[in-house]
Amino acid sequence: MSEIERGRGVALWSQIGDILADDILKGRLPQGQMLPSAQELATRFDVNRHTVRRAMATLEQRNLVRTEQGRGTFVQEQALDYPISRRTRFNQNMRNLNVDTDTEILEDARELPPTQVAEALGLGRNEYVYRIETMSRADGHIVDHSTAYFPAARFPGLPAIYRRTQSVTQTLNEFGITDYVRKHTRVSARLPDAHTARLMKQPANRPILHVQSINADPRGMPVQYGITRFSGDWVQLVLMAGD
Amino acid sequence: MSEIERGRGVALWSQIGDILADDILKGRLPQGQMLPSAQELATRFDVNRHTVRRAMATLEQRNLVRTEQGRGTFVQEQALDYPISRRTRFNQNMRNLNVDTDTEILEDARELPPTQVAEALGLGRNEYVYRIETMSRADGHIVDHSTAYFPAARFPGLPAIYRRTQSVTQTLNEFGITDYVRKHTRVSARLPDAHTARLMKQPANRPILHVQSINADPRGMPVQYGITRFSGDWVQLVLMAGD
DNA sequence: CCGGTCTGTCTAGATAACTAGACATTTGTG
DNA sequence: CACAAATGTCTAGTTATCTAGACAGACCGG
Repeated sequence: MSEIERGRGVALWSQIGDILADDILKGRLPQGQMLPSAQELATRFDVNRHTVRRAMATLEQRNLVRTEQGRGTFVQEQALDYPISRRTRFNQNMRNLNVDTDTEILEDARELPPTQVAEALGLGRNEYVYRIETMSRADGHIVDHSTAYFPAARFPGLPAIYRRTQSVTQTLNEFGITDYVRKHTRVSARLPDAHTARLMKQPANRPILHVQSINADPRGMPVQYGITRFSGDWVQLVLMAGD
Repeated sequence: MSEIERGRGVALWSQIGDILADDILKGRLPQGQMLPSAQELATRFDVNRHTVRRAMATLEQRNLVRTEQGRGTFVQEQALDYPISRRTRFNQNMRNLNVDTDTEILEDARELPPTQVAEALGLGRNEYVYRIETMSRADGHIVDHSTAYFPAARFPGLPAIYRRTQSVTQTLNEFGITDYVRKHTRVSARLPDAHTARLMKQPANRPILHVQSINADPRGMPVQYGITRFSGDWVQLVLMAGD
């Protein structure tokens, strides 16, 4: 059973609210079902009934439950308020991360000074980069949110081509790069920043898979640096041996 | 700039700590760089200096910053890159990184019916497996908590050997397996279960890297199925192209 | 070595979060 | 109707969090 912790910097009512919200959103508490009574939950979490009530208030606010005096509190049935996590598997070869997805371009590509990405792309101080932000869906569910950087000097006019082709492979191909390889990939588990959480419509306390990658041309020259943030609930990266 | 919010159920020091931790982990504050002074941060977040100090204390606890009296607070340099390739060996990885490893066997290996792992190891219903639970430290910090399964019929008496050698590579070697390769690796971001969180001494809301792997002998026969839970703060998986 | 700028450590008080208990109101059931 | 079980609403007191201020100790540059 889930536990709560005192003095951790998160109010008890907030922790209890999160646990119950999670139970509801993950489907462990079916729609329409009556929750345990406030007194019962207070006993279970070893907390005062008022604290439970405060948690309930937030759930009611979020339209996750509905309370009826004298009867009880019930899981609010809802069609499409929050995406219920159905836990799909999204198997994709690491090398093909950027292709074959239903992508939406969030921001028109901009030319920027290469601050932190300079090193990754092997660029000097005053060489500019293009940045492209995208978001991909599968089955209508948001799967990832990516930021890709390209050296602007080497690929003049890249954004227009990318907008037309919607594919990294295609775009690079038009610049004569018929092959490129994943130079390396860094994977870490993180909590999303506020911006990403909002974009991906997921709570700030649900982890994401944060993938940094560098693609290089056959001569080993980096051609793309990217950051992809996968929904931790929806995605499992599958790393195949060999390929 | 990131904002904090009062009365949201999360203590101000906790929110400030999260923001700064994020800045550090995402690289917006470069390693070794001095943070703004406590007074400066207090002004920026519109909060008392003591509140900032409390946030700093948690960052120091997590070893993300280092404070030096009279000088300032600095981003602690670290990043334990963990290379994963077809030939991944934990002990060797760590030796290459020049850190003090220390693996502790949590549970004496047991012979178990192969419930969920049967398929992964290509076993039938009534073939037993050994399970070994370990926890590894590097430089005194908990790095991972692993569960490894081996087919018992093929490796009789394996636990004793493992206990002596403390190394998967060595142990398999004594059974005549001089080489093995990573057949596949699954990586996902998760919140730790209660047991893992307690073992790894990390809060339940800090994500971990959950890695499932299968190692196979040169003929492709699975010899080990493992689940490794890496501390998200300390470990970055680095996937190498090629090998 | 002196003054400015940091962190470290106290004390005291204000505000938010939590507890404890009492009692009212609504609902379903025997 | 009487009763049990639920939510709703008070009051009062405790604990955690945050604020305010003062001062000590370490560091650095002039």
